[in-house]
Amino acid sequence: MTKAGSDGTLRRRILDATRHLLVAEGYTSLSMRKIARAIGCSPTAIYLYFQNKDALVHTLIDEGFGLLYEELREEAARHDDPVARLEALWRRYVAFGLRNPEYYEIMFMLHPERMERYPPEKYRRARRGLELSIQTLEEGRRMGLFAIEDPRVTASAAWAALHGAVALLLARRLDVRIDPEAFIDTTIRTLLRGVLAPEALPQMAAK
Amino acid sequence: MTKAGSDGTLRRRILDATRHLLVAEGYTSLSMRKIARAIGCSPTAIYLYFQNKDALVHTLIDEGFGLLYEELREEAARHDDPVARLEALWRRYVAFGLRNPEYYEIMFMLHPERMERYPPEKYRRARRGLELSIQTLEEGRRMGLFAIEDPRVTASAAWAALHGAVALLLARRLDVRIDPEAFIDTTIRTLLRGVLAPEALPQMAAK
DNA sequence: TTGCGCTGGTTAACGCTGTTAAGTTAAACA
DNA sequence: TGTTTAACTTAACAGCGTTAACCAGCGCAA
Repeated sequence: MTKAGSDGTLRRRILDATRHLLVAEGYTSLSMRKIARAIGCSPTAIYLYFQNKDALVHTLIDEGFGLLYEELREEAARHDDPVARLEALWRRYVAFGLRNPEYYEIMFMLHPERMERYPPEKYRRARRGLELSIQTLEEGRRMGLFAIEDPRVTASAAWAALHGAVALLLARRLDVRIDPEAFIDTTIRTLLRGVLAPEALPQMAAK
Repeated sequence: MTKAGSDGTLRRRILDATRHLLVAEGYTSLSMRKIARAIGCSPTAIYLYFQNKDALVHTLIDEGFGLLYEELREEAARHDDPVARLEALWRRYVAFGLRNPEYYEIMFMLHPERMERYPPEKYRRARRGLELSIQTLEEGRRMGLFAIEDPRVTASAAWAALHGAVALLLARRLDVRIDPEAFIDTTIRTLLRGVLAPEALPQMAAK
């Protein structure tokens, strides 16, 4: 008999069940016992495929980074103009976060002490998304479109800003009087104005 | 015999011990039993003064918001020029977060589902800090210094951006090749350029 | 055909968690 | 002196991540 009772390897079923539980009940209520119950195996069976709970979640984090990178890469390929590409990347990042709150939470919102266990080597993979922004900023700067110093620093600052916006929205801590769409728009337009060269600025304001 | 064995009410000693444990070991490892052990009482004694663990933490969150607001209010009073005041408020916010990571974590980084239990009425108090930014933006806009639409939305967007920066730094997820100071500086200068009116812009770049 | 070893699980247990119910001690007061 | 009450403790429940020990069934060599 092959691995796992019903369909697919038990490993795959564990990952699927974990993702579903994450969507349904959030990270804090995720437990090994619940996962096991959901797929009808004993809690300890999970340890045959994952070293511990962290390793299991890290595997899902990897999946999440893969999805995000694919979206960003596809978006980047669609725009030649660095300014348009940068804005598109930023909007896509926010959209991804809001569309995949469960992935986003484990990818970016886990507490520091937990995240330290995430292998640094995997961070490099996670940073590929940022590279797209860095390259775009670099390219635009050479064309005189952006007034920035270090593209890497600017890209990180912008990414952090977007993360703040997504985190605020996901936590539902935005003032109820504020329209989320207007909030996202203001965030992105402010950042864009912040990096655009003065001579490239009026063109954007006209939009 | 009065409340609490040694000095101060037991309630006060619980709060102090919790804050110290938070500093020393972080939120995730905080437990009622540890708090009790630290002050030499039984775990259940805490429930005489706080409804549950959440209520205990919420009390500390309140303390944190009080501290933050005091710092921001003092900072705001020091600057007449709206542009200088805005920048000072933003820098002070980041500095507070980095100087009080344990407060910051429970104030702004707890998971959504936990934060929902935080009474909405207390959020209003927490928002007082944001009001300082809103007023400054409003005032500066009347003087033609800021090119913004809704001060409330812009203030929220900027705050979210700063939160993203602080969260990134506290989680130590910033690329090691990037100097934290440069990162903060870029974040704040980008935001400032993003809200400044074009005619007020060169004045800043000269700084 | 018998018996060994491996694969893929299981059950039982440890020490931890937040929280509740019931019990206890000592002071305050009629 | 007897009773009430405030302040706290002990014992327990259910759930948590994780480990150690065990066991069923299969492939395969003797």
